[in-house]
Amino acid sequence: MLRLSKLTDYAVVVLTRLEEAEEGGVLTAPGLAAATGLGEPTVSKVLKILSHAGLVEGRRGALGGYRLTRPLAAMPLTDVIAAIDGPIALTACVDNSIGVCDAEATCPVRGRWDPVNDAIRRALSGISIADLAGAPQRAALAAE
Amino acid sequence: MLRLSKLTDYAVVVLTRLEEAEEGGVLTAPGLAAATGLGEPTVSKVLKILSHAGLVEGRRGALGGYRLTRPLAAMPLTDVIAAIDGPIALTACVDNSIGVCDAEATCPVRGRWDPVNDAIRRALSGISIADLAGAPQRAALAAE
DNA sequence: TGAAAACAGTACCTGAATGGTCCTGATTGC
DNA sequence: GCAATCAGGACCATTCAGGTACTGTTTTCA
Repeated sequence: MLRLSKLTDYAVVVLTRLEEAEEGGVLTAPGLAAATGLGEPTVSKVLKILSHAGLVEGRRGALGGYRLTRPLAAMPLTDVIAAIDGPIALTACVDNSIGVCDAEATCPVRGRWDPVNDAIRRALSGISIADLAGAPQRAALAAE
Repeated sequence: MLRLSKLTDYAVVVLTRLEEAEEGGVLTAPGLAAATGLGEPTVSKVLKILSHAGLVEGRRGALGGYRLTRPLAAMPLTDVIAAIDGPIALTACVDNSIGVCDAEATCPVRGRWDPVNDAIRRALSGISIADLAGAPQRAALAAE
């Protein structure tokens, strides 16, 4: 099913909420949890990961919270996926994983998933988070 | 990590072996297992799935075995992925899964993964199994 | 100066899905 | 009639993602 982790989905939701309330202020993790309907610990986890990746900025203290480091339009989807799910690769058979596959010697497609991974990366790099959240009504937007 | 199931990987391997030995004859599941280095039950499972999807043809009986229904060059990767992993969709938030998400009411990206899924499908539909197995030495083939 | 608020980091537990195996039945050829 | 092979389904174990909790650090305010 080519599944993407739920955390990535949550990340997009949270980022969208952050963008909406981005009027110079910050939003707290509990506040974002309430706004999105997600669990507070989960939202906190997502925000921590995004903060680590530099997509959001966390400010500690009593008046702390999170805010975006860039507008969503300048935030490609690949950045979020890479932050949550790690490097974008369809299978474990990528360049840096030698010895994992037990059929390595006889496998005829060793390293051949690279063009697929590249195609996926290229397809995703053209989509920003703003494209996902921007216009729920404008149905046909990513078809060129 | 955008993981694809191992079965799909195995399927590509098995299909490649089938193509190699496709000189009018058929290959048995144990034979393919020996040729690929994979376990016999696993290979058999993959072949059954592929047969169900119409990508290979199984012939019962003493001289039975499997053979390709189409050349690998005419077999898009999406067909294999769809056969093994089901419909190609990145997340559970697709059109036919209403009610699964508990934050449905407040989720700002509901249904917005569609352009992403479409981009993925388009990227994968241009790649055939032959492209994966065809030329392990010709490194730059999918980069235009 | 102390308390409260909020992020930062880590560890742990649970549940589901994948991966792999096995068994039984149906079909075909010798 | 027997052997070989696919077909179909059920079953179990392992792994990993999802979710939670706890503790520490930093900042603000009374």
